[in-house]
Amino acid sequence: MAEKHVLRLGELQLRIMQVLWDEGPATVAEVQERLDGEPLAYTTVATMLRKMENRGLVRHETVERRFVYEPAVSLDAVTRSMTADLVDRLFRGSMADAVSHLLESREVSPGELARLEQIIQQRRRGPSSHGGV
Amino acid sequence: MAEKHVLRLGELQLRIMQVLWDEGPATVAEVQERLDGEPLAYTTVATMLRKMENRGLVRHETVERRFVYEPAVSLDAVTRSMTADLVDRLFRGSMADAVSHLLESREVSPGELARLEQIIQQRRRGPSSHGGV
DNA sequence: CGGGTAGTATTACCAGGGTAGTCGTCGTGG
DNA sequence: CCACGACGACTACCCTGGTAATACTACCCG
Repeated sequence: MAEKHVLRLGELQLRIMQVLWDEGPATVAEVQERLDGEPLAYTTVATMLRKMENRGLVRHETVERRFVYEPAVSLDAVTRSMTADLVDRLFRGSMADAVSHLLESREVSPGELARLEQIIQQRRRGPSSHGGV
Repeated sequence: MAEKHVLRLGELQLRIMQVLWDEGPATVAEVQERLDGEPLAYTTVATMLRKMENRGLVRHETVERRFVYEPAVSLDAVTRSMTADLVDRLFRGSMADAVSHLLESREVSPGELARLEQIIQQRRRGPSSHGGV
């Protein structure tokens, strides 16, 4: 395995993945109705899911004639991949640059700032506490 | 102004923008040779630049029969737009989530951690020091 | 048994990124 | 003066995301 190419999901694809991650396996109809925003045609969702299955993002099994889709990639993997990609592409890999830009360009509540400090403290103390996949 | 749609640049587009941001106005040939990685055909770069001009990402002026391109959008605008987009899409707008994920998923040097703390301290003290657009 | 219905498969189309060949043009060197 | 080379314009493809209509199929109900 070890897909070297970045998991770069489109808008709709990500929204669909989020439905599946949040709410577990779902049929096409369920995904369709759980998508917020402008309702999409049933076939649109079905087509997208099939395309996503080809790319290995989801998989399905048939239950009583219906396809029940579930994620084939984890939220974490996608999140990692997409953020890493952005940091690489935009900040040439510099996490610090990325974070500082983030802090500069958006309002951050004091509560969030405190939380971030806490996270950093943690990192400083136990830098090796993340097990690989 | 006020392009409401996100500035979402493709791979090559971003690399081209980076050349222009880093090294200033350049002709097609210059952009081509300053792009790192697999060399691209001259016409590929030229075509891309023309497409980018249509999208308003760059502009050109003719100097001695050659097109000299320069950025029409700032590094900052693009960076903001792309990061904001990612934070919205992936972390539902939660900066803290984004940053903490970043910290968890990548190695960060102690130096960078220190720098981040510093940035956070700054934010805490002077929270209102960014002029809006 | 036949038809409606629910669900999938097929097909189509558009936009945009990416890649590049070919064509036209213009200025310059021999 | 003319051919060649540099350079932009035009055109053409391919791929993927997104959107959806249409075609097919199998089940269930009357």
